[in-house]
Amino acid sequence: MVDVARLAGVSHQTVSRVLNNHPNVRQETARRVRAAIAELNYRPNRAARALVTGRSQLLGVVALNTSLFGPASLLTAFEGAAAAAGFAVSVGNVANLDRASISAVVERHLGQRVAGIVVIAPVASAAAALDHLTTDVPFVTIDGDPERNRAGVTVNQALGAHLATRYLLERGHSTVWHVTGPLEWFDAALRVRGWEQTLRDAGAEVPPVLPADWSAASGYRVGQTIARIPEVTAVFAANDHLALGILRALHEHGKRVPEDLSLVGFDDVPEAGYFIPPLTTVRPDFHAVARHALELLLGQIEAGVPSTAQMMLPPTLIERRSVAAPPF
Amino acid sequence: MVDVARLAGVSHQTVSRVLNNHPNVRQETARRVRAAIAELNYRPNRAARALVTGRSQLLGVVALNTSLFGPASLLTAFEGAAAAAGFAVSVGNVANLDRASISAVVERHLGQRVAGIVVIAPVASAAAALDHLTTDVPFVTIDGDPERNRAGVTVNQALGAHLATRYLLERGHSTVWHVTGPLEWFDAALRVRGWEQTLRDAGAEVPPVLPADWSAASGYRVGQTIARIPEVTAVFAANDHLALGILRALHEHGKRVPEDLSLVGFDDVPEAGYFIPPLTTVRPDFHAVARHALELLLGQIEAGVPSTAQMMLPPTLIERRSVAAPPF
DNA sequence: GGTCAGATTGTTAACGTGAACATGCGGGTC
DNA sequence: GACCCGCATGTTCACGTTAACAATCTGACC
Repeated sequence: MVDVARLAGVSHQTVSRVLNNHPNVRQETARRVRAAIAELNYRPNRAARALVTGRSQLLGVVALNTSLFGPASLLTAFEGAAAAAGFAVSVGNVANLDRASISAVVERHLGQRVAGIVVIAPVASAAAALDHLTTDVPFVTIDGDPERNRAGVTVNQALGAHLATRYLLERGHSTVWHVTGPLEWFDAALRVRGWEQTLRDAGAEVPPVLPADWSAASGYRVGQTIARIPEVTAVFAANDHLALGILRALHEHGKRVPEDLSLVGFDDVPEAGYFIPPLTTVRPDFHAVARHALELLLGQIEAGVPSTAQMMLPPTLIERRSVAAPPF
Repeated sequence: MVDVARLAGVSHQTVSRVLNNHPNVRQETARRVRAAIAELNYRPNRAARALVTGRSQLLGVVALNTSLFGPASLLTAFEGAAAAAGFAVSVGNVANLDRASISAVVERHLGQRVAGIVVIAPVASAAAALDHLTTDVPFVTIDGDPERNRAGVTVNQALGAHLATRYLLERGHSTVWHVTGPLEWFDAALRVRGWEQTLRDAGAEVPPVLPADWSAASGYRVGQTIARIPEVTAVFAANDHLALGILRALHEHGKRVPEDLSLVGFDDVPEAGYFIPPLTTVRPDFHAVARHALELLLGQIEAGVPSTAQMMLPPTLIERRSVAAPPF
């Protein structure tokens, strides 16, 4: 910076002012400074800036499994939004659900002096880890605990489940079975709740839930059970990969979708339209979630006070060909 | 740090020494310092450390589309390895292939004073953008241009394509058709090369390539063409999502896999085993790639000199049920 | 006991930046 | 003409850490 100042014939402080768009710099001076910056290929040192201002242009993300479709999409969308706002994003992936590993990642971010933290770890243990965090760094959760009074953006999971379930009931199915994700995930638990509530409101019988994890493999296992229960005519799977596994199990058992059995998924992965048959599913707006999460976070950073603003985004039902009226 | 020093009754420098595991600190002193650190909940300021040492504990990643399966897996694996080595990872996602946006992301990382950069952007324009980079920051490419003499780790794409093609030929198919990814991706181009070479070596006819992007949607489109060409008995798709789209198109046209037509994919996405039928595919070892990329990068950082070490990792063929002998 | 090597600790300076305050200059007001 | 105000710029300092060097202490050896 001093070199730039010398070349432009000004003091380093004037260079700093130009860089930060201070109002009181003569246009001609600013031009000279900019020319010097370009000539020397100078780049301000963020570390020094962070040191003196006490705030970095770095945002930390804590995510549970960034190779899953949902977290990966959220992460990508968030990074894009943050970059547009001039922030870099540091990721911290967690393999396990336990509080210790989540705390460790948060600590790492804190050490980097991030300006704010987003937690994409929709499980109770993550929420608990955050409770025990004594820090003044702003943070926001994505798909966090809706019961906790904390700033966050969530997809309205219950609404999504409601949409799927109602859609199936309206097609004439007497009830809808549900294959769940891991229930320690809020996503999974809330989908169960929305599904169950919709059935009750409609006066339909509530069949036992069929537990699984998020994988196609577990969907396949559960699908083999489903294929053996004659009364099942409609299934709502907690995500699209589960639905894929179910689809194959049914196929192997000679059950046709949608003729013998209707199926709805959740997430709308890019491939869902190319399953056999194309999958009717519920689409959350990951981009909107990420964008709002960033806004909430930047709001807290600028205001300097924690907020408890909550935002809940409605997903939409995507109709394809995996649903029909029940067989006789 | 000064507070910690006061509480422990030492100078701030001794605290620094304890933090950096300097050898010459009395055990008793170190214990007192650590106690003080714990009591005050002190966390060293990375920005200050980066400022004085000139090197951060931050690694930058430039990736092309982190919501695609390959890049997302690579990113996650890399982050895990980096975290284990005490490095944080800052992601920079690029939407477009043009040099300007890639340079912009690299510049962002440089501004953050990253200690090194990994580029997961397996396209020519990314490689070109890096050529024009005048910087002394170490960097490593993943799946970069194999012709450029630059430090990097790649999957042996040609070998993977060879494995898939040979496997099909050995089953008795007279030739193998190939659905490609976007050819500006090295991955795609190299798979084409490996496929073509294998056919030539076997004296088989080389059919025209069927171009697509990486998506199931484009696989579906190409699949509709394939279904109309009677002579096709074996297809090698450049990735699993393409294969999924092809599978559905064939299904709609009443072509059975593998009875009428055999299909092999690439990537081994977690769902590939649950396609209808389960997909035979080629699996790259993303974890190994990421681990080696990190090693290469840390090697350069420690040595202080750029390296041009190249590493190429062999993928493996995963046999499932989408391949059979050709029909009569 | 004196000397020296090595271990342990302390002191000072520097990293590059922005904040706070100081300076100088031009122009308007009384 | 004296005064004041606002703009443009410069000077000095502090941020929290590590490096370099200085100081002190310990113990072994002659």
